[in-house]
Amino acid sequence: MSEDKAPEIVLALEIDDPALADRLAVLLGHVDGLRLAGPGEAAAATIVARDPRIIPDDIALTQRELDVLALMAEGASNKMIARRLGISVHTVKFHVGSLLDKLDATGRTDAVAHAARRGVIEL
Amino acid sequence: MSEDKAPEIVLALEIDDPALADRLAVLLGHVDGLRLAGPGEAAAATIVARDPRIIPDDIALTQRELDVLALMAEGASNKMIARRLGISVHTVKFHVGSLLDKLDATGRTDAVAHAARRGVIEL
DNA sequence: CCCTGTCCTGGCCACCCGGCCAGTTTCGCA
DNA sequence: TGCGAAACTGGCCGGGTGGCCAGGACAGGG
Repeated sequence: MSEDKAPEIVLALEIDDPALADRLAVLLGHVDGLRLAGPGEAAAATIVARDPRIIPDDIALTQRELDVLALMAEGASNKMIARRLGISVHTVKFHVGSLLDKLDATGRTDAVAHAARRGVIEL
Repeated sequence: MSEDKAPEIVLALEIDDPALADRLAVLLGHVDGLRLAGPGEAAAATIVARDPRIIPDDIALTQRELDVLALMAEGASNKMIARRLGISVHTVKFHVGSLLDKLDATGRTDAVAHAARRGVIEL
């Protein structure tokens, strides 16, 4: 393989948080094969991070509910979720019920759609 | 759990080009202080690269399938979809079956998630 | 003309889902 | 120390879901 082809990946940064932007710039600056884009330069990919303060969209979901929600978004059935998390199907259904209630959804499909719309999960 | 002064930065990848995604994953995997997000995990930042040439990844869906898909994304049951479209529940299930097949999904929730990921529908 | 694709409908059936009831433990907070 | 929240488990059951079978109507292209 020839290394002279396109060894460098150009990355652009669109980070609201200055501290995060700085840390990322420092970390990525050491990586061979990576380069940060200059002003106006076209990049192969862009690192984006919205300011957390702009997204106060926190529906109060517990950690376990987030686990279940993530697996639901993967299309997993209650049985699969139970197996993956090492808990019983009943417990999964319990968490799903809480999710439906908190997300104001009528079913698991609706719950995933609502969560994605509100930015709780990333599809 | 060890509590370091500088916590890991969780990065998510949204790269259309598999080759680019792979190179980035390999490069970033070796960086101290960086970690790639798992499925559905909230990330501090997201690396985005949308390849316009790959976006026309039009899965050949018929108009009726798009109708059903849109209502599925609203969380509607087969019965509701049937009533809304003025067709029978059996026909809805037929279209849902085609959707599951074309979208390579295991269920209606997975189908909606896949469709949203591929940009077929907008949540 | 026939053949293909889309759309539509019906029945049957195993399984899954969501809601209801009940209980346990652990943990943090007032 | 009591009390609530979170996590977990069980049974039960009506209705929803998805896979399978079958069929018909209708338009467009070889």
